[in-house]
Amino acid sequence: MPLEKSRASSSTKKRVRDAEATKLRILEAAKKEFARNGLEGARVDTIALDAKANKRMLYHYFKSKDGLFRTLLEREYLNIREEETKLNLENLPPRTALETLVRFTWEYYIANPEFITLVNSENLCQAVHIRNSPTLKTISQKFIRRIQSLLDRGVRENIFREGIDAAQLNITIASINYYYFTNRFTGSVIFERDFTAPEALKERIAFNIETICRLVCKN
Amino acid sequence: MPLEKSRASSSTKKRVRDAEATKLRILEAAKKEFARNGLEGARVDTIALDAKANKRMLYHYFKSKDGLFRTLLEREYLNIREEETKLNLENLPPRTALETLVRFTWEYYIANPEFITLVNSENLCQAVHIRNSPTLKTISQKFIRRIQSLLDRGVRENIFREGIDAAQLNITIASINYYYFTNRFTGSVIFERDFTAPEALKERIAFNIETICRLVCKN
DNA sequence: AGCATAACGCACCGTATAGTTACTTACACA
DNA sequence: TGTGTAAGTAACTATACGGTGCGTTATGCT
Repeated sequence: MPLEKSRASSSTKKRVRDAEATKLRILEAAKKEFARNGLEGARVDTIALDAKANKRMLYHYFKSKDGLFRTLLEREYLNIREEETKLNLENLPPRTALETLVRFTWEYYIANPEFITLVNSENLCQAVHIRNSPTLKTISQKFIRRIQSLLDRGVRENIFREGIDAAQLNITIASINYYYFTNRFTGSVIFERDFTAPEALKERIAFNIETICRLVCKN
Repeated sequence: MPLEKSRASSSTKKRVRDAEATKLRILEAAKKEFARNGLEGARVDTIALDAKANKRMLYHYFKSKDGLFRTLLEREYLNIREEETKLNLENLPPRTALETLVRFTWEYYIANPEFITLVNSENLCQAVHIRNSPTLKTISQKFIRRIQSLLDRGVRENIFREGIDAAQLNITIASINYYYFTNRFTGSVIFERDFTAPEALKERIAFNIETICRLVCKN
């Protein structure tokens, strides 16, 4: 036996053909690697290895490193919006809905730390990958409309201030949560505190909810 | 004349030796290149070429690509803090001082777009370059103390709410300004508007000032 | 003028990297 | 059961990259 033929000889390893599973493993590995090292810093060999897939498969399914990144990023955007719709904001009292949205954003970033880094990478290259994605545009429009109708409802019930723009509010909610995580390393140096300590996290989310409520609510 | 000896033969080109000038040219070129392509994406050859310096000089003055990045980043942090002290916040009425600080942050990011991208790169690599910088720690402490004393003064004059943490406030001011710029490319896709249009800029800075004033001021 | 030193430049190196070529193997369906 | 097609693999390539060895030249000082 001069050359081991991977599957053939050895033991229990029943490698089955499963295109979808392989694609998924590659995407998961890509998420880790792109998030850790950025678009330029990520290595396709590392992704293939970590996915227990061959590099050729990566190119077969995703055409190129950028193609892989594009697919991944679109998936991630779909995922966050899908999770957000599950909140059922339209069935909550306006103020509760607003707080729920802020807290969701915060917790999503904690549970999906890769998301932030992927978005940063996409902005470094001026959004070339998603710029012409109709899917992304569609889900984004729906998202903004949901927030706008929440704002309208709050105004009707005399709880929210008038004239607040849904886009501006969204940008602000994202920013105060996003920035804290993406800049936690330089932040920890500048502010001499551990940004990820449980106490620090509790304090920050409370501060953020207060910021948004003071911005949006009457009184 | 078989081989042109750079200076010797040709015309007006009086290349003088000036270490400081060369260092500065390299740093300026590095700022552009690192900001455009990130730490991994930046090419030392490009930097040397753009600086009209030899790559050998780059390594002579800064030891390595990372050494160059470290020096550059520390300079940039020093610069923003230096500019900020010129605002003389301590001589302004509290509310004016607060607004001035928010507007300064905004305008600094507009005038120095590279700063944001450099900081993003530093966070991608978990702040390895500045983690142990005593200079940065010193200027940061002074900075936070300035903001804390502004908050204290505002409370004494019964204009600001009590109990606001200077660090949290700083993070929030930075975030609502920083995020808008760093995410302007994906933002333009998602919100279907040009983030850098003059009208959009005006609207955003007004929104940000309102956000901070509502957070900090009484009423 | 003579000289030590710092500024500068060319040409090169080893390696890591995205992407490819040419092949083998499993599986759905006739 | 035979076969076309898609899934999977290993070995390879061209090149671009960070970094360096070594020699040259300007400048300030005596």
